[in-house]
Amino acid sequence: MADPFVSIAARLAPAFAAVAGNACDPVVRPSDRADAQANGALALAKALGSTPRDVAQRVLDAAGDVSDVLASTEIAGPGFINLVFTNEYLATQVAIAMADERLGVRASTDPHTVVIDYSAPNVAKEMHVGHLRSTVIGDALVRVLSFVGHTVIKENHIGDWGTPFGMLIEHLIDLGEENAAHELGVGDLDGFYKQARAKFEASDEFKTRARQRVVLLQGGDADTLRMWRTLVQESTRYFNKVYSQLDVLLTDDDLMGESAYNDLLAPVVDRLDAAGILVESDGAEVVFADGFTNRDNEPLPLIIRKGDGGYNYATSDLACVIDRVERLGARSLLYVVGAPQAQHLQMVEAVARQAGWLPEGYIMNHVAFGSVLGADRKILKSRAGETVKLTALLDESIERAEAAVAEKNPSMSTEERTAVANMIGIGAVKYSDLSSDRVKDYLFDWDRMLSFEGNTAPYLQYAHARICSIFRRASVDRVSVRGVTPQLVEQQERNLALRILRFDAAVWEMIDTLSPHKLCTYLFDLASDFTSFYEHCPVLKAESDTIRDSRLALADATARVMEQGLQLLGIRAPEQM
RNA sequence: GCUCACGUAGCUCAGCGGAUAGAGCACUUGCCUCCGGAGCAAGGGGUCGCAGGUUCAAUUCCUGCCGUGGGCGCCA
Repeated sequence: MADPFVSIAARLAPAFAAVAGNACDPVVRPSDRADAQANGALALAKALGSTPRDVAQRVLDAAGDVSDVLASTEIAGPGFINLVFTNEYLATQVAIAMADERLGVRASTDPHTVVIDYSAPNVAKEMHVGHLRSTVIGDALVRVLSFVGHTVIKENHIGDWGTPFGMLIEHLIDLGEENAAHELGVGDLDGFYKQARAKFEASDEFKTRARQRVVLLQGGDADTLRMWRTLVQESTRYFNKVYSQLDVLLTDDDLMGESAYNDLLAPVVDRLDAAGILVESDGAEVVFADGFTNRDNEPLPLIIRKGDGGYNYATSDLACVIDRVERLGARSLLYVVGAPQAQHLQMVEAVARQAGWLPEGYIMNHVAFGSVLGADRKILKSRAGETVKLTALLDESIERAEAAVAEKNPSMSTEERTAVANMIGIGAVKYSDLSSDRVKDYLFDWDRMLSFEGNTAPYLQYAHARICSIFRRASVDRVSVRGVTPQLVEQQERNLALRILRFDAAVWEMIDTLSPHKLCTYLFDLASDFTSFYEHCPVLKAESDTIRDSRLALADATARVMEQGLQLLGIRAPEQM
C-alpha cells in the first residue's frame, strides 16, 4: 500500500473499532495543518455519549505506539486528529514504491473483464469533436483499467448499418466505385455524405433507388454487400489515420459495428417475448420499462421492432449487452457516450435487467460527457458554421505546437521538432479534454490548452523534460539513483515525497469515479510540487554527494510518476522540448 | 408540461459531509553572479444561483424555486 493515507487509515481502523464497539471509518483526509487528519471521532461522539475530543483521545490511546509511522498525533479543534508522518517513513515508502513496477499503485482486488464502448464514428461521415471526447476519454479508461489488472475489451461500435446506406451506396454507384473509393480514401467523408443526402432530398427517383438498395442490402445481395464493404473499408482506413494521429489504442481488431449484431437482433425479440415483457403498441413491438414516461406522462416504450418490421438502435444495444455478457464474459460494461443519451441508456439497462441479461453485480455504466463549446458558448462550429473536422483540428494543434517549440527552442533539429510538436500538440488537445469534469460542457480554447503555464499538458511535459535535462547535464544515468532512499529534510522535499506517494490514490480515484480529470489534477499538483522543490533545493549544486543523490532520486521518481501518469491518459512525455 | 444535467473569484476550472472555500490565467509586488525564468515567492479579488430542511458540522446530502443546456415512440 503506497498511499500513506490508506496505510494509516488501516492502522487506525482497529483503534476506532475498539472505541466504537464496531467497525468504523477513521475518515482520513488531507489537511491544511498536517499531512492528514482523521475525522472519525466527530461522528462517533454522539453515539458514545461523549465529546469528540474525548473520543479522539481514546482512539489514540487504543492505537498504542504509532511512532514508526507518525511523528505526531494531535487532537485539534472540535476533535480532529492531525497526523504527521515521520520523514523516515515517507522516505522508505518512496523507495518501496519506486521498486514497484506500478510505482506503488495497488492492483485491483477484483480483476474482471470490462468492455468499454467508445469512439463510435459513422461510416461515410466525418469524425468531429464529439467523437474526439469519446475516443480520448475511452482510451484513458482502457489504459488505466488495464494498468490495475482488469481484462479490458475495446469495442468500437461504428455506425455501419441502417437506412442511410441505401443512399450512400446509390451515390457510390453514381460516382463510379473507383472515384468514390478514392474520394473516401483521401478523407472527404463529409462531402460524400452531404452529396448523397442532397440527392436523396432533391430527387424522388434517387430516393426510390436508395430504398430499394436498403432492401437489397438487408437481403444480403452480393453486389450490394461488396459496395457496402467498400464504404466501410475506406471509412475505417480513414478512422485509423485519425486514431494513429491521435495516438490511441484502437485498431481494426476492436471494430464491432452495428452490422456485427445483425444475427443477434431476432433472438433479442424472441427472448424478450419469452420473458413475457414484449408488448405490441401502435404496430411496433416494445418493452415498457418501469419509471419512464413521455411528455404526456404516459409510459414510455423502448421500441424493439418498428411498425415496418425493422429493428433500431435499442435492439442492437440490447444485443450488445447479451453479446458482451454471454460471449465476452464481461461483468462491467462502460459506455463512453454523450450525456444526451442518458435516458436511452438507462432504458436499455432497465430492460436488460428486466430480461435477466445483467445479473446482480454486473455493472452497466454510462460514462457521460458534455459538449465541446466554442468561444460563443455554443457547440463548437467552424467559421462556416459547420462541424469542425477532427483532422483539421489536430493538424492545427500540431502546427501551433511546432511554432511554439521553434520559438522557444530554436536549436532543436527539424526532425526532433516535428516529433516533439506532435507529442505536444496532440497531448494538449487530449489533456484539455480530460482535465475537467467530463460531465460538464467544456470550452475549447487554443491559447489556453497550448499554454506552457497552468493546468495544461505542455506544462506537465515540460516538468518531465526538465528532469530529463538535469540527468543529461550531469551525465548521470537515471537508473543509477533508483536504489537510493531519499533524505527528506527541506519542506519542499517532504511535500514532493508525499505527493509521489499519492499517485496510488489518484489513479484509484480516477477509476472509482471513471473521471480522468482526477488524475490530471494530481499530475498538475505533482508538477507544481516539483518546480517548487527544484527552485528551493539545489540538485546538481547540492552541498554533498549524499544530498545530490537523494535529490536526484526524488527527481527521477517524479519523472517516472509523471511519465506513467501521462501514459495512463494517453499522452507522451518527450525527453526534451 | 414531464424529466436529466449544470450554476463556485473578472475569465477558465478544482473542491472527498469537516477547521479560514483553492488553483491557473489576468492584475499588483518581490526574486535574474539562476541546475531549462516555459520558473519561484507573495498580494488583492467570493452573499459557493436563491430559499428552506437534515446534521455536532453543508459548496458538498434532501426539497422547492430561478437561470442555462439536453432528452421526451418507431433517427442513432
